[in-house]
Amino acid sequence: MNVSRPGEEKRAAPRAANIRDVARAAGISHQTVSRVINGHASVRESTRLKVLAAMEELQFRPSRAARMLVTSRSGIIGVLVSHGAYYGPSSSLAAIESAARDAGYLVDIANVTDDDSITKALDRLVGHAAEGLIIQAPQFKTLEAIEHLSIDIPFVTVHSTARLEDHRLSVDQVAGARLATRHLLELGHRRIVHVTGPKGWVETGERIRGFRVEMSVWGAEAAEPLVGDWTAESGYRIGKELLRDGNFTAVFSSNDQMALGLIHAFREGGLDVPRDISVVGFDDIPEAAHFLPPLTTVRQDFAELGRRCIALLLADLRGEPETHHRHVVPELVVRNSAAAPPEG
Amino acid sequence: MNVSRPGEEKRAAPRAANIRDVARAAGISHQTVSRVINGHASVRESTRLKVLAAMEELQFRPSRAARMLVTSRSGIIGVLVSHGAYYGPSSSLAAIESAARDAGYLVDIANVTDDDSITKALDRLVGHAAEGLIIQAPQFKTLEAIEHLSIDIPFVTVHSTARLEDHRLSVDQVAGARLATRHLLELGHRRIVHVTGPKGWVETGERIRGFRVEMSVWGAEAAEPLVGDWTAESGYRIGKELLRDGNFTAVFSSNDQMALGLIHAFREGGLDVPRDISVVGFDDIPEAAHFLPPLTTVRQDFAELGRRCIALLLADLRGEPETHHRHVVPELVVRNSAAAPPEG
DNA sequence: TACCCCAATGTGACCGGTCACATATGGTGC
DNA sequence: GCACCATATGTGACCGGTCACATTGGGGTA
Repeated sequence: MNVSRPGEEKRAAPRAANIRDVARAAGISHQTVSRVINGHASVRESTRLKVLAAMEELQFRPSRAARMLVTSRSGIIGVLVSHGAYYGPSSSLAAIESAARDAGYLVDIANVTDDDSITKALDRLVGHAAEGLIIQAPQFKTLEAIEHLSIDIPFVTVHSTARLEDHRLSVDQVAGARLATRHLLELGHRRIVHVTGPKGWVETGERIRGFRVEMSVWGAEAAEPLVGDWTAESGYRIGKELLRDGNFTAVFSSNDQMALGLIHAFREGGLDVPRDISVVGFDDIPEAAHFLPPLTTVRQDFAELGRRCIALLLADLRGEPETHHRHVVPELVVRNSAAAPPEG
Repeated sequence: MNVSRPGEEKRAAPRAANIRDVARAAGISHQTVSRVINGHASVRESTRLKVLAAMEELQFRPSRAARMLVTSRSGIIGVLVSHGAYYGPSSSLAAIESAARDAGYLVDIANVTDDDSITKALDRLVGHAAEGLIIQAPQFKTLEAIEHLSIDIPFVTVHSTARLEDHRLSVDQVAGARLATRHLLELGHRRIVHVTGPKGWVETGERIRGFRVEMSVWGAEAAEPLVGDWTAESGYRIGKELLRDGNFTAVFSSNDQMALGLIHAFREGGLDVPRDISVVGFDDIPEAAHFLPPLTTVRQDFAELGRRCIALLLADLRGEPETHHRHVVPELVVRNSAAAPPEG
């Protein structure tokens, strides 16, 4: 309880200095102090120095709240993230945070866990008066939620999809998936299994598409993909199933973690990777180079993606014409988990 | 450029409704609206409903800025994170974010990359008027920066260290390291190498201490630890060196990623894990169960740690007595990367 | 010298909430 | 019937910046 006893010294929290205090100390008007803060041109150098000295003296810190109130700009960029603990999203997030901060913005993160919380999370971001939004929750549900919300806030989504054309920015997932698939095809594989992420994810769909397109270009038959949930555990489970009734020589996994689980299962089943089965992953997490065997995979530059998100959003906020590239191109990293298929 | 052409329709941004607008619509005073917003008791139910209806009607959203200004409370909790892309920190972060949000706070994250930016990052958090701070950058430099700053803001650090006693919360790193070491000792190993994280990190020191204590309890000699940088790559490099001139039967690695690199190096050198060399990791990242072999490691509950951080900080902010446990206890997870040492 | 203009600075209102305090209303005890 | 009090509501100041506009002084030009 916060009841102050009668007679107790009223420790009047020594109210932090405001611009009028600074003005008084510098012997000029509060408006000129404001001009100094904002780097306005028409302030005499001598005046500026006086003000700066006064600010230092009084330990002046401008109040974000007051500025926000009058300018009705919050200086906040909201970021909607799902699965923030994963390598990819959190890498992008770090880059976003850093770039936004350099531009003077504060990053407000809303983690989406279960599907129902998307609207709630968006609502909170809007409630915090975010000036712009970055949507990094690549499920279709999220996209729908955005469309329904009919926000009038600028936003950027990290997706590749036909919808929301104006706002998107993406790694070209289709191209990445084709790269991985082509690598296996070039090695001589024809019976290739694709292990995907969960149904609702944008990447899942894009990578399936890339896989199918490349397979058909080579005249190979693309079997129905197997659905995982991005975790190594799900890769392991699927690997076990494949051992039981699979007819294939290679697997293209939609991320590196599942690839790890797959390899685990194959080894346990007495099969060698890449001698008996080839595996290609996606993402190139830092650990991938040290899997056994080191994983051939597709690298996505998550940090670059994050930086471009902010660049695009800031351009929008400032009303600048945007000259930014909207596609980050993934790249095949060849290591030792894929080889020519066994004879016969 | 934002020059509006003369004669252009001045699209007077239809200023969002404020409490006075709501008051007018509901036929009462603005103060009563404020009371409704804050759930004040003495508002007649019928009045409350009228106000609620008016708020709905006008799509009223209270202005954070205005409230902040007058209450001089920002509703912001600052989090200082280093290496936010790693599994541990980002897991904690997600938990922190979620818990803080539930309590109505906004989480402001400052990523620390290079060492010099610590003060700058702290400064920015303070500049954003954060009410409380969570320090999740477990290097000694950070601790020093905090001490020097002599902040008057409540804060919690995720460290185990003798300093800053009042503010800390931690996983008991010493206990965890002892668990790992004891496991190897019980299997019969005596020549155990400890691979640590970089020098400046709090965890590094604590785990070295745990390692040494347990070794000495068993009368085994603890060699000088080898220093990595948390990455699988550094583990791999150290593994190569160990192969050249090591005299040991087991390795206790200060995290799972380095353990992965070590195993990679050992395998490449023709040694089997765990037959020839045993390896124990630390953290239990989700992938650890699918390493080859599945990694025996020490689990830290990062999410729990994050939640407790917020609980502790909020208690402090509210001036409540804190009844929270300050230690999260780690746990040994036995898998297949450690076995009895080879004969001889 | 009169005039204008621009650079440099000052004045007061305003943003949208909350706070302290004032006021109206109805119920209770004597 | 009156003092008293709790409940319900209203009034105006205030937080700390920025905005639009007013004011001052000095240099250049006719």
